[in-house]
Amino acid sequence: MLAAAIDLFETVGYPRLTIDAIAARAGVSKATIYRWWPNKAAVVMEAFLATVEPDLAFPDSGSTRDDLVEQAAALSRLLTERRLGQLVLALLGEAQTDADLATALRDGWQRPRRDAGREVLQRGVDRGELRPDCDSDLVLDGIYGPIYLRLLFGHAPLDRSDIRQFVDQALDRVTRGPSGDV
Amino acid sequence: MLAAAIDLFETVGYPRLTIDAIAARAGVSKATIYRWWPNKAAVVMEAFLATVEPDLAFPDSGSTRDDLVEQAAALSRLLTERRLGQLVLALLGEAQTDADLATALRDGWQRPRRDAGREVLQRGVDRGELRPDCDSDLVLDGIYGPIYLRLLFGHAPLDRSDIRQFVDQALDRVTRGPSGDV
Amino acid sequence: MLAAAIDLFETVGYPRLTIDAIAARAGVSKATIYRWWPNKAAVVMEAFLATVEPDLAFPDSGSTRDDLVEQAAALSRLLTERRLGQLVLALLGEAQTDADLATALRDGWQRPRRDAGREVLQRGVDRGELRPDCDSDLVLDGIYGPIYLRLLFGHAPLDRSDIRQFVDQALDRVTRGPSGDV
Amino acid sequence: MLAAAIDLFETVGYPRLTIDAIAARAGVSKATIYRWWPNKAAVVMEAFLATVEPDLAFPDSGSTRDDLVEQAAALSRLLTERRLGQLVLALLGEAQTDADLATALRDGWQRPRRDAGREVLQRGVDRGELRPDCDSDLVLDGIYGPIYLRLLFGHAPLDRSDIRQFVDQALDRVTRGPSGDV
DNA sequence: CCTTAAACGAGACGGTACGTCGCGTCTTCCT
DNA sequence: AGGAAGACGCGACGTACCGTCTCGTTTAAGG
Repeated sequence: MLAAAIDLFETVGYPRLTIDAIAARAGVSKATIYRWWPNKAAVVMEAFLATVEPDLAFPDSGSTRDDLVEQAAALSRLLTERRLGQLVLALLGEAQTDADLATALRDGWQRPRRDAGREVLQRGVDRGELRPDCDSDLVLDGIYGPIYLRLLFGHAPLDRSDIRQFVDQALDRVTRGPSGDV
Repeated sequence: MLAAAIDLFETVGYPRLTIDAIAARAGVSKATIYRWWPNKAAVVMEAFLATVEPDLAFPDSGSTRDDLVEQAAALSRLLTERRLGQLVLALLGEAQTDADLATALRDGWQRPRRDAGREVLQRGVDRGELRPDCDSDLVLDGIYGPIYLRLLFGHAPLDRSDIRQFVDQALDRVTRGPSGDV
Repeated sequence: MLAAAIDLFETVGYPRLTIDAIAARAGVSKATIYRWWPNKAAVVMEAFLATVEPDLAFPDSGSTRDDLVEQAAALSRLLTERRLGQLVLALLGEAQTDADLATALRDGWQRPRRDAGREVLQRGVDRGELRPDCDSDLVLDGIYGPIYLRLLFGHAPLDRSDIRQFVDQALDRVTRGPSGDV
Repeated sequence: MLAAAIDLFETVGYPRLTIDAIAARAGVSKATIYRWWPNKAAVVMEAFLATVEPDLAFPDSGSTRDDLVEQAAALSRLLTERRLGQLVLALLGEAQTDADLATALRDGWQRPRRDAGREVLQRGVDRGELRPDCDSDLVLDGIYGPIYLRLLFGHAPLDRSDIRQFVDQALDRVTRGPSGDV
């Protein structure tokens, strides 16, 4: 059922994805889908999370900066590949008028990634790379915000070097100078 | 007609906004709407731009940072107030699968704002506040990215002080130190 | 179970009567119902017969005509009261395309009444009130036909005096004249 | 559209007749059907009347009895042939719980036939064949009632000679004897 | 008394049809 | 000529019941 949803999404895209089609492909009745999810977005949300969650491990290379770059690059790869970015965006769109979906998106998609990011930052602080007063929300929004923005509007390309620059920009003010920050 | 679209959008929200309703409220036939726009998104897009464009003047306070904060705050106000943020987001969602709309959104909505931002940055360079090699896309994405991100996901509040911090974060590396940069 | 069927029928009427509802109200599982009856009509049929059968005794007043009037009046009362007429009709409708139901309806509902009618007529013949060649089907259809017709189409009222006239009409040609018939 | 309804009815019968199928066969959208009729019964009703109405002319043979027999035989032929009887019955069934349909059935189907019957009776009175106080409802119900009854319950065959007997039975008491009635 | 099998309650399921909604097209009629 | 009015084909929606099908769980008879 979730598999059918993902398959179809990848075939026809979100707006042309119908519950009838999911039901048909999953060999399931429409009523059964409605028994478990309130609407298309919820099905797709769950299917999406089930597909995506495995990819969540992040490296601990010793360098906070490198770890963040790696994580951000993985995210951008995910959002670009297999049209999944389109899906997140579509869900993001519906989430503006569907509070349940918004919650699901925050809890299921954003929070795990954000927690991983926070961990990386904490390690940086522990290692002395970052200042202890570093505001993780500020830093993470400073990294992911620009990434989402470019993918959403498509006004500029987004490659690894861009990501590196966003990370640098966000880390700059919270990094202890090489000679220490006293 | 555009007025009807905006009115209705503000009444019922984007997903429950129908072309029939726009036609009825505008005292116009549906066919007439289709004569001028290819679909709902395009109508709403134009209506949205017509509503929003006037608010585009930005101050020249003498301080690049202050100008950028002002501009970003104005944007966030716009996106929050009058449910227009929801509208941009809905359009952003549709734009992922509608290339024409994506173009319209970039050209009509994003570019003017971005050009204004670039101007502000250029003034900063001219005034010697900013380094001449400052990459305006990097800076502007560093400011607006986090703002959109917070509004889209709603994972954290967004007030003026947050905006100020985003601006500082983005400007930090391109600012000539008060004592000069040499 | 039959009680539940009748109750529900009287509450919501035949077309909105569902097997789920019968099951729920009877505190019984749907499967159990299907174990015993092939479909809704069969359940209702049986429930209906169980409700109705007791009312089958007929008087033997000495006058064939009076007995027939009594019987016909009892029938029309039954069909009018408690919406049971509606039920017979609904079953009659389904019976047109459901041979089993048609048989059940004939055997369970019509035949007993008809046999009682035939008995009354036979008594009349025995008593010398009616001609011996009297065709009971002709007479009984002549009495009950008009009654059903009026109830089905509702094109005219049906009170006791109408019934008396139908009986007279049907009996007229088979009655031995008061002065004898030879 | 009506043609499609009739065709399908004759192919699959009333209970398996769906609005989707009518729409498909008529090359018409379901919504269009619902724009014009509130439900399946109403469509079929109108289709039925359109099919049936032409057959309404009745002979004026000079003999009231013969005219009535002819008329009744035509009715019984109609109800037997082409499964239309089944249809009338199905509609009759639904009419028990659908007041609009009941009205349509009375006005569209029963009344014209009844009026024709009344005319025949009136001619009989005018000609002196029938007593002037003859109650047409009584007579007509006495003829058609038994016919419907036999077709509905199917408890006995119905051929021309039965019909003749029903007519005789109903006419008997209102006929002026051959030698006059005084 | 215990076993064991039938009958049961609960209720999910595949399916069919329902009646509704909105889209974008098209025709008609009026101005 | 141009537009308001609105019917239409289309296709998806979400709902309601259908009749079938597991599942445990009674429950009553037979060993």
